[in-house]
Amino acid sequence: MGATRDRADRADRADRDDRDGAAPAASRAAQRADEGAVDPDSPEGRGGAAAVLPAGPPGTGRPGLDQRRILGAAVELIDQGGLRELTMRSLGAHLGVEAMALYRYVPGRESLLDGVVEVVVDELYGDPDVYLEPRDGWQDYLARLAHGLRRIALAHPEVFPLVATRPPAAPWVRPPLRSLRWVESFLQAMTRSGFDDEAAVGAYRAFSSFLLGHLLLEVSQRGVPTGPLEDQQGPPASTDLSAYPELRRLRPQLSEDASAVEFEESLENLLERLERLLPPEHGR
Amino acid sequence: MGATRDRADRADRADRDDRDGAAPAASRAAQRADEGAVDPDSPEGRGGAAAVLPAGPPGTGRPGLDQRRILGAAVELIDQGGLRELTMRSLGAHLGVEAMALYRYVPGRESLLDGVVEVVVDELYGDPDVYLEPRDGWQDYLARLAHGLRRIALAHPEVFPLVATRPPAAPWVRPPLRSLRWVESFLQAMTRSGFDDEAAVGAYRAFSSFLLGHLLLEVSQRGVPTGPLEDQQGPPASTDLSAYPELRRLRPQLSEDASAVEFEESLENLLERLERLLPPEHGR
DNA sequence: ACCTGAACACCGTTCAAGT
DNA sequence: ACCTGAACACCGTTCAAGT
Repeated sequence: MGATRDRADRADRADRDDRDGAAPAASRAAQRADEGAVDPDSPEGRGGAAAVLPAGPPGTGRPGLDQRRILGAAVELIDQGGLRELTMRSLGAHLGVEAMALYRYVPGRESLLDGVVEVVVDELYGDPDVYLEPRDGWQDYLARLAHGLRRIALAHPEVFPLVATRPPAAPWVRPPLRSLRWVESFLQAMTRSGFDDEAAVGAYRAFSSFLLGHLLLEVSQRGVPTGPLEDQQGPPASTDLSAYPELRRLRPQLSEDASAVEFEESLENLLERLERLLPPEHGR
Repeated sequence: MGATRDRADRADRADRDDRDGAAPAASRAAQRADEGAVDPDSPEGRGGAAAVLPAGPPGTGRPGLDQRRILGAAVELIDQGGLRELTMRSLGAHLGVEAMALYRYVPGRESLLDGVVEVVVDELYGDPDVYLEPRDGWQDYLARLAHGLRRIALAHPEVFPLVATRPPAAPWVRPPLRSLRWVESFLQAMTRSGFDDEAAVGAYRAFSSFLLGHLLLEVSQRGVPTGPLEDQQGPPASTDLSAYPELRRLRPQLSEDASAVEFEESLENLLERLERLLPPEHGR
């Protein structure tokens, strides 16, 4: 059970990230993209933003417009002000350009949002804790993947609903993984570990559903009125719970943010459940 | 284990609903609302659309504008054409009125969407399979709740992303339940069954996360290109999977829609997991 | 090759005016 | 009391024109 200890370590790291503001996380992401951490020469370039968006002209120095720069700015704007603030015009202004200039690099707002989702999910490639071949067994690999996606969700809480709800391009790329390469990597890890086809696919589905539910819930919990220490004037000013005795009684527990430990526990439970799908000779 | 049989029966029913078009489901929902199935005189009227939206004038016969009629029409429009099609102007036109007339009954588009979410989730009150007091134990109750929500999600696939992602009003109403009354009912069922406070709250969180993940995934799977039997011209025309051998090999399994049985299995697993939270004297 | 001005169709929303 | 016309500010998007 050495893998369990590792998972706990990574949980700690995720918790530290919890208290990051969105801004530093965003700039860290932008930095990664600038460093080319997105691994440009991977299988056919598919999986990069170029898969969704047409190619756009090659990079022309720094201040020149650029598809990567546009998508990065879009992520920044959403991180700061939510999806509502992201407008073709505001995005142009943010880049020192008129809105119409963007249409040279992006077919329209919808594709822009697809690109935003792709860029954010692709941050997984830049996560050194995730982006290495499955070594210490599938459980360790899945746990690293899950924590990586959780860090992304917490770093971009305003983007994650997009990651969760944009209609997937095909039935075999499900949110929140949403990447052919990661799905391939996931399936390889499972089949190589002894899962048969059906079990591998089932594991992929269970994993996706677990992450989607947990992360969306966690992200939606942030930004709710009774947050840290906002306007504390008069009585809690919250809704009248007099008709709901159980709710009123359990309100403190319900308001607690237990998402971090719950994530660990549910993940652990999922991994145990998946282990039971292994044919007997592969038990660890 | 008698409850397991009941759950399987309800699963059959959900499967029948699976193949409904969106339109009949929508009209069935509207019918329910017209019949006043939303239970008007419940604790303080809270939980009804009036909780989110200001009261609006009392009902004035049929063709007169009305908050309930507006929300129902909005749900219909989203069911038919997706969120994009729902516009204050199109909604007005659908009701035979100019857009500006709506502002007498609805503060704005955002509140309208809140009301849409509320109306759809409140269909649970009209589901005779769900809306009865916990009788046959908490497992049966939770299973009925889960299946009821699944039916709602499948009946309104275009609305469900809203149910999943609209920021909740308080930390103790989580998607997809989103209703003080149902949360109260949930917590009562659990504590009365012997769960202590912490376990009841944990169960509520696990239940929410499970439903959110599963239903959102299932709903997003619908409306994906490789659906039933759309334009079948030339080769599958799908993305080039040559660089992803495992994906290509498992594509048939990945495209299968196993959501119904997976829902049952995961639900079963969740219930078993929750049972372990019971103090020993309450084991069934 | 790259960006912009001007324009179009369409939004949400306000408010004085109609009946 | 209830609805509408007209208007405003702001969208996404197109395209001919500028440099």
